[in-house]
Amino acid sequence: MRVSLKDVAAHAGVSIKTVSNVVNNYQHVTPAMRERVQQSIDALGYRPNLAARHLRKGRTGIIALALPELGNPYFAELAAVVIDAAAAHDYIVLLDHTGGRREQEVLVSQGFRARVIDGLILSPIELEADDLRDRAENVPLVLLGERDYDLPYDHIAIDNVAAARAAVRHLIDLGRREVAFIGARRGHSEPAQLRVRGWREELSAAGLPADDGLVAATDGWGHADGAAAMARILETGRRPDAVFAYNDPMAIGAMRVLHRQGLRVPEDIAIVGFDDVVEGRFGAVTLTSVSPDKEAIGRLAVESVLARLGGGESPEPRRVWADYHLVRRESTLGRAAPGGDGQD
Amino acid sequence: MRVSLKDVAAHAGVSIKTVSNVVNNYQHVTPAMRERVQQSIDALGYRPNLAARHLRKGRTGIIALALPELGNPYFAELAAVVIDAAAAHDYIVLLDHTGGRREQEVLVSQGFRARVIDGLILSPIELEADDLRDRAENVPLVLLGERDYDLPYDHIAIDNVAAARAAVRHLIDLGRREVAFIGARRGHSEPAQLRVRGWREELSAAGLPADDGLVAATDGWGHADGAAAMARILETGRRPDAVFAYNDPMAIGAMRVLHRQGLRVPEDIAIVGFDDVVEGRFGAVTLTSVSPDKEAIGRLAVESVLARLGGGESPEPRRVWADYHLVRRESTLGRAAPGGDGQD
DNA sequence: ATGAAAGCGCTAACAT
DNA sequence: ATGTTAGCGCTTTCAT
Repeated sequence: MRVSLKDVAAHAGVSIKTVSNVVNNYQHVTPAMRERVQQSIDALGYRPNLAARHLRKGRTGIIALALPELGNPYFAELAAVVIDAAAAHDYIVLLDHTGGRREQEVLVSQGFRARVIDGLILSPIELEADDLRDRAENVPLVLLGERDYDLPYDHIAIDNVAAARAAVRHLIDLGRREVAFIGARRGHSEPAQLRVRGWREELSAAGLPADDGLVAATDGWGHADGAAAMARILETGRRPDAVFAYNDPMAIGAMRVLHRQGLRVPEDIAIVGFDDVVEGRFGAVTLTSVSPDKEAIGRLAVESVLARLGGGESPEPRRVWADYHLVRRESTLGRAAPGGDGQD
Repeated sequence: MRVSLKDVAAHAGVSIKTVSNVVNNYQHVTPAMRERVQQSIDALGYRPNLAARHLRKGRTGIIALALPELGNPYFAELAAVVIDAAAAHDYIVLLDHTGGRREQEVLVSQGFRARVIDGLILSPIELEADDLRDRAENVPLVLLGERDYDLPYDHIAIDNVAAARAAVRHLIDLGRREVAFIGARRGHSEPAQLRVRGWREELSAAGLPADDGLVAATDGWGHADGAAAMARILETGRRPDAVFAYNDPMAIGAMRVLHRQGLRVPEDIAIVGFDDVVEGRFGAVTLTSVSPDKEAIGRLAVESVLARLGGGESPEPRRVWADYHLVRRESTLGRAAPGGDGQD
């Protein structure tokens, strides 16, 4: 069987409490005693039983991270950041994915998928504010991403409207006059709404068209969805001179279709993506993209969750804005772009 | 505070045991009683405390998955499969990453990163057999991936030597005569050894060169490493007519360099990757790749771990071979390849 | 500075 | 079919 505190206490000829004191680095232990107990611990190979500790303290040392899908490299990279940030606080990460489906997101938010956690970081897509309003679960919840909720939860995100405007502004500055948007999502909810809004605002401000014929809705947010959306726009006979995509995989899927149809990027059509995934730096044409500060987002999310475990006074729910910047590459600048070997 | 069994029992006017019986779907409970207790459960919003259950039963319902890096889409996609496979057995997944560094892999295998788990699935890169030989930890361990260990643990993998041979065979069949290998890893350990061996065997069998000048070692396995390796080979003045890369990101990085240098794929140099990540289907030139059956690998890994929790007789350690196949695309076949819109 | 004992919430053995 | 109780291993008062 496993070695328990009791076994160590018997072996060292002291009480359970003393062993516990040593294990937990309690202050008032004489060096001699500490030494003696440590020897028994080593001799028996004692390892604390976390389940017992958790039961006693009401903490598990686990936070859950629920993302739409790992297949999207943005989320995979974000997960890596969260794992490291959590580890810095001696926390480990339970990972779940929702497929961006409302039903799964509700289940996760209510704690039905994982009930052993101290806190939850959730990046929702279809989830509605009402789904969270009557949340019975009392583990702290931190929201991530571009949905805009008016709810008493911490929310970490970049300013998606401003970021989208910056992307479109870049295209306009390059002389583009007809900018399509790829990736408005089909269905009731509208996860891409902030980016669509930014796109529309910037075009309108410049006196350029932002009609529905320039917006392609999709079912998902993968390469194939971007390719299909691009193909659909071209089928209508419309020939925009630029495309702003909801994310990088969609932008890359769109570039594939343009390439097949003999259209040149950026000469015929310039493209901007969103998320700055590694893949975008290594295509035949590297991808200009909005680059959110993933590092900060993941770190802030972890810190926000853990801050609410303090017990006492919960701070006011905060909206935290993470940084972002636009990385200019060949899909808008052509071969004049820097970083030709993907090393930017 | 949280609602406990005791609270529910008091509310329903029954004993703790009866509530427990209802919660655990115990057989011998009258429908009337079940109904009554369930009402109290709902009324109070009772949720079982897993820490307590864990302490009592010695099970957590959590398995850990430790991967080299999430940034590699192969591993991200595999993680998704494992999460789903675990969910099918009411298990949830704790995710960790090792960076492929031996030190981290040892820590994980010894359970120092997460001690609340029922089982562990580990995909090692630098880990040596000796590191596992004196493993004190007693939670079941299942190994994943291409290293070849002679150890009493279940190991799920595809036949990497045969898969590499099939990839090189394909290149030879297309008339290529000088096939480079990109991605042999620097350092003591040799995680790519099986793929290098397959490459060497197939070339030798065909009477073609397989000298060291055709092998490019790298420090990592990302796009940038593949690009750097390709650039280094070209700098030597050597002009292979084909490249077999350790994985898809490296292959894509290599293609970027060839493109920059004005070399055409596949006309001048054909390329085969490994892992069949989504990204490979959407480049300007789609990537021929060895496609392991990720679905099977993830599912088998979960089933293997859980099979060892049965308690009683542990089955003999097994080597399980998952399926794979070679997907032929433009990077070897040119524009004649099928699936021009990435939909294969 | 160290010891004794209660109890976290649950399950399982035993009793009724 | 339901109730009683011990105890999983630990932390935490409260004593000494």
